[in-house]
Amino acid sequence: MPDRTLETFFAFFTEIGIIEQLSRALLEARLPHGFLVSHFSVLNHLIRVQDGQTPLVLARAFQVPKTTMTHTLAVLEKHGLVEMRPNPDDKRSKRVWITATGRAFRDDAIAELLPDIERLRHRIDPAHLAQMTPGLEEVRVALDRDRDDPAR
Amino acid sequence: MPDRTLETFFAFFTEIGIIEQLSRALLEARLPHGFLVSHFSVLNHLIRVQDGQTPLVLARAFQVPKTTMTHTLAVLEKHGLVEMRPNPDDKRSKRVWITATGRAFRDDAIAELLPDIERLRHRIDPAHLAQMTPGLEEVRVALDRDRDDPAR
DNA sequence: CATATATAGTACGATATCGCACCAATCAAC
DNA sequence: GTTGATTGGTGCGATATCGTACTATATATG
Repeated sequence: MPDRTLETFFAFFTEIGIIEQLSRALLEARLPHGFLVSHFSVLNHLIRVQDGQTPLVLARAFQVPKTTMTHTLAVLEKHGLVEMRPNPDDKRSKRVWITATGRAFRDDAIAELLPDIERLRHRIDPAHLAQMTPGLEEVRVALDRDRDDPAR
Repeated sequence: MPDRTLETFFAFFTEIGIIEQLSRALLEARLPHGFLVSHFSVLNHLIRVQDGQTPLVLARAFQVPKTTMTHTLAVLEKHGLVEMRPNPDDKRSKRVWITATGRAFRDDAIAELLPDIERLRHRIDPAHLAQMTPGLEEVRVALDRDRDDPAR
């Protein structure tokens, strides 16, 4: 491996980690008291990707143990933000559906972020972000594929 | 605010969040059993930025409550990876120093990542990462400044 | 179809993270 | 200097996250 490859990867992921921490704090500050980014993220995923998925599929998507997802979904269900229905194709499993309340919760959270975005757009050029996003997408897809099949 | 600004920010930070989850899982899998990325990150920060900082400064750097940092540092100290010494300038506070063992722990963890990097460099062009990193740095710095002084 | 193995989900205990309340030291105002 | 407000750190209880072990169902093998 060329000498600088490790440093290159490490520097990249260090920046990713710090930005994630800072942006997570921004979002969490806007969520209703008691809710965490983990709750929001699951709702967002159910909308962004697809609802009706099983808890295990969600756990894999978020790289968390299935016990963690069981717990997160239980909280969301307790608040009526998702519905768990039996999976007719497999009696062991369930399917997770986002409710109208859940959609509203997610949309409200995003709306609450508007003042932050309004402030940040003076410091960070949106065009700059838009320019970087496809590159990040490629990295995300590559990491996803690597996780699914580390051998290849 | 132009219509697409919110979407642009949201898409960017969504990718950041997913990449962070995936890379965190890669690192955590290589850490000695029982250690988490939070432990590694503090050690890395003490080396990357500077050691001898106070727990509160570290807590702010990581955007975590000071109680969390107290706990993390206690674990690191219990394992001899950091040393807490009184701060002569302020008798309320302490200063955190990384030990030789702590440096070795961090270096070992990075070395353990080499097989992952070797695998990933076939999926992700290091030059591509290197090209994006300065842009990410700018975003990180902007978020940092915003946190320190949201008004300006 | 009987049995072995694999998979989906949960129960439970351990550690991590967090918010609140508190103490000690420092700083600010006078 | 005295007093009030602020700051650095910790104790404690609540929730989050995680690993291990378990049950129920599904799949594979003969």
